[in-house]
Amino acid sequence: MAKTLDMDLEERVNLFRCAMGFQGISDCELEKIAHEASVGSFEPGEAVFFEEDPCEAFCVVAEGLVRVSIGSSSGNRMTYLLAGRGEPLNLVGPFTGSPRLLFAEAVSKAKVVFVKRDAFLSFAIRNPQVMINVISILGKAVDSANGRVLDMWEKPVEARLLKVLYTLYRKFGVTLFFTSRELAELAGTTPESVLRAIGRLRGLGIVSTARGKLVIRRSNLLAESCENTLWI
Amino acid sequence: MAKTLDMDLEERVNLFRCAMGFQGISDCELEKIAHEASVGSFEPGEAVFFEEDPCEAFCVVAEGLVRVSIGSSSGNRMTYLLAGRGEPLNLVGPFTGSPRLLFAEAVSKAKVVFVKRDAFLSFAIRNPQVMINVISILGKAVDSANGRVLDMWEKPVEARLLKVLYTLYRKFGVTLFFTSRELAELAGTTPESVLRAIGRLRGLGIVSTARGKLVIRRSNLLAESCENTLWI
DNA sequence: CACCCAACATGACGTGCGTCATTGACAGCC
DNA sequence: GGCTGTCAATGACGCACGTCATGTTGGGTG
Repeated sequence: MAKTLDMDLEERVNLFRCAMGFQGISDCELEKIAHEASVGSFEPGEAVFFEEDPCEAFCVVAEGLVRVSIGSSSGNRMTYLLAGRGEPLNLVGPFTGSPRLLFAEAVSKAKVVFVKRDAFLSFAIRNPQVMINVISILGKAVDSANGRVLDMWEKPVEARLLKVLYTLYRKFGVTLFFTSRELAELAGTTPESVLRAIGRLRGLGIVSTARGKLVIRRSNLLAESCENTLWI
Repeated sequence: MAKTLDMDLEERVNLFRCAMGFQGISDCELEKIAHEASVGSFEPGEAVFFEEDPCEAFCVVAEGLVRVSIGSSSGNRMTYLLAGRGEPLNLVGPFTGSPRLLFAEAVSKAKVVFVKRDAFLSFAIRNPQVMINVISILGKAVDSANGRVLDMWEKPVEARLLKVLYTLYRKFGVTLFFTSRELAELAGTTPESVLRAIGRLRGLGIVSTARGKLVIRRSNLLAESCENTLWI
């Protein structure tokens, strides 16, 4: 971690109030957990945690964007989660303590809030609603992952890319700052195939591109071609 | 459901005692939940619940085998879970109540134990350990699904099939009663490709086959070619 | 027994896309 | 300014595998 820095208690409470998984928790409890939290700052490309790391703290993104990915033995990486403000990086680890095969790194300059495992655990047990929320979120993650398996099975690259673009559009708006490599790691394909597909979409006037940047021109066409979005 | 039938309270307690997700629960609590449970019997091919069904009860398999699968709009089905005795069919539904895109059907003659949603929910809130267990199981399910996405991405059909066979071997032993179609729905491919791959494995003396049946001859070779198993 | 359907088995064909290679453009850096 | 590394873009090639088609076998049913 680059450096530990201060963050107003008030500000931390605000973060937890809007954080995913903390709906329905009383202000009093939010303050307690915010009191236990510490904050870290990360430069682009810097790792927040590594695969095989035992989980020692619950992590929520306060600022910036953090990418959580899973790698294979043959060197491919698949992006599992793009976490922005209020999104937790590890929902399971704090409960089990055991490592997951996930790797988290800052995409942009990011601030991450940490709550030590035992503090988070006793907070969760005091507030069963937190655990119910976590279970609900994990359910969505399982469904999304199963959907991705089906997509890899039967959908051609272009359809998978459309779904990725539609998902990113819903999350970040019309201007997307992703390289072909990053899109490939979301769609489960190669940068070349992404570029070819984007070339076709550009020909149809659906997107326009620049170095490291992609602008959605016809979001309605994306929506039509996707029955659902990914959960990332 | 074919018919509701009786099951000894003692027997139900025994089921819950060894059921996945119920580790660390006191006998007293196990008895309470067993008291609330009812039992259904299902013929091979009969549905336990449908996709889009709102979840009304927590379900555990008591006897037989139940297949949980997810289907795509183009008609493909992927097997998500093969649940035997003590394995729950729906871990998320009882907490959220909302439907998941899952379909459950008996493979062999099966008995399934049901606990109504509200009874299960209050049981879980009384016993936070249950929720922690559920979160831990869901974590494994997410990891497994992510691993399957990676496998679909970069592994050829034969490697995926080997992983399926190894997983089934670990769960059911050397003699497997599955058709090529069922294996295809586990490996994410077509029955033809499964048959071709099995043909090669038979040539190598790794498996031998008969109609609807497959025997693992060299399980050590399977183990060597797989670094991990699926979670199904 | 005859009949039928499901599963097994195998060949032929076409193609999507992964791999490799080349070129050009833009950004950062000394 | 020139150098270097990363990304975009596109062509050529090959193969894994999905699709279709055909024939065989085994099990269940009346």
